[in-house]
Amino acid sequence: MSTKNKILDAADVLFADKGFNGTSLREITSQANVNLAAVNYHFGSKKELIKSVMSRYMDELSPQLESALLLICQAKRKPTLHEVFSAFIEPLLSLNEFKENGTSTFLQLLGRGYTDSQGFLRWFLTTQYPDVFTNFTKAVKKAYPELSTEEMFWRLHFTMGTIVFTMSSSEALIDIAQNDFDNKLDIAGVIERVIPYVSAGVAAPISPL
Amino acid sequence: MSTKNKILDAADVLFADKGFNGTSLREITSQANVNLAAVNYHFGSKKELIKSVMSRYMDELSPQLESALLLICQAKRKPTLHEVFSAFIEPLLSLNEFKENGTSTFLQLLGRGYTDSQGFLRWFLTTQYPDVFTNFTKAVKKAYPELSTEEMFWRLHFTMGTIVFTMSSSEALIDIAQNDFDNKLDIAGVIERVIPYVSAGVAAPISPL
DNA sequence: CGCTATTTTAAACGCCTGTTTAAATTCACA
DNA sequence: TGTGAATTTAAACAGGCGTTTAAAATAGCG
Repeated sequence: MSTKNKILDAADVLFADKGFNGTSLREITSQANVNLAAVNYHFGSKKELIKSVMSRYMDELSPQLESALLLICQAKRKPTLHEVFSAFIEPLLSLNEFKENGTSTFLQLLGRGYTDSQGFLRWFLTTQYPDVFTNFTKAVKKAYPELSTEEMFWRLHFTMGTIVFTMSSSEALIDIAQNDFDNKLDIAGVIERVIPYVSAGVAAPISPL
Repeated sequence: MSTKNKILDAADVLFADKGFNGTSLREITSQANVNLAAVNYHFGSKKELIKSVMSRYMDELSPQLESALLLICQAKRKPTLHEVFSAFIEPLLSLNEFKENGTSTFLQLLGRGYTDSQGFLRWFLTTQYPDVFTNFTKAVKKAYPELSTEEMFWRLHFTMGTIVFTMSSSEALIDIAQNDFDNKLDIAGVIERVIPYVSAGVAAPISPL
């Protein structure tokens, strides 16, 4: 395997586990059995390495999400919110073929990106992959047209928070759940449980304020 | 004002803004106009300072939450989930009297604690303030007794994610919302909007799986 | 093979981190 | 006012950080 990919794989796992700021290049390179300077040689800087780690996922995910959401938008029938959110399941789980535990790692990274690094990753994603957001918004609007744009803005961000936050600590939560309920559960199981939740949240009746 | 409090106030703001790992003791002490060594003199270590910052909020909040939730648990009438979640509003907003923008700072810190520092803060809160969790669980169970303990476990963590994540980026979100919809909104407004969302999420019908 | 370009390597750079030290200062109380 | 304790201070500590450098090793190709 190439040095570049060895670095990406090691960084991927470590970033997800300890955050971007919390992971040093020395940890990454020693985990990857690679010289320290290799990161700067192949990627230029730590910041560019972070972007590369995220891009590897987004380039795989983005077209799949786009086609799944477009299918909903172009259908004649009015979709349910449950269907809209379910459109994410298959593309997300497909990351596991592309890399072991790819789904959870990606969602963990997403969570890191929101809290670490003061929002530079949010900027990176919304500017580099804007279609995902616009298609998703369209699909939700089709499923729940009575929702005002502003109300939808908030509810989608609530949803983003639910997903990202849950997944970024999914490992710990699954551990707790397994101890307390000895119920075998994996990342797909968590997704199965979170979708009814966010669907109901977005579908909540409009409060009169 | 005492050196100890000057440090706590400065740390409070900086931790919320840049995270625990992202804030150095030198930033804190220079912001507080205090000698660098004062942190280790008064608190012992950075980790203990973090605990002190959180305790200051929790000691104020915990008894208020306890009595509000107990009121619901001991009432004869079955509460709605909306009422259960609303029990948090007043105690949280009361933090603003105790400190300017205390509500948002506290929730930001909570969000930081979940993602920074690999869960040591979660351990600290659940062991030091367990009553909040148990009372909350009881109240929810009273409002929605059909929900299994396991299902509730997950939905409460989803809710925690929604709240914490939203609030930890509430400043940025309020900015965006104000630009896009020129609708004046503050932290209380965000809370008003998130409660119907999480209520509906927790109240979602139990999926057959 | 020999040469060029690519990649790897060890070492050092300057800077920042949390913590500790010991001296200087301030404070409280007899 | 004098004395001992509490606090503040400047300085240094050891160690980690991302990045850079220049030499060494490797690879691809005429």
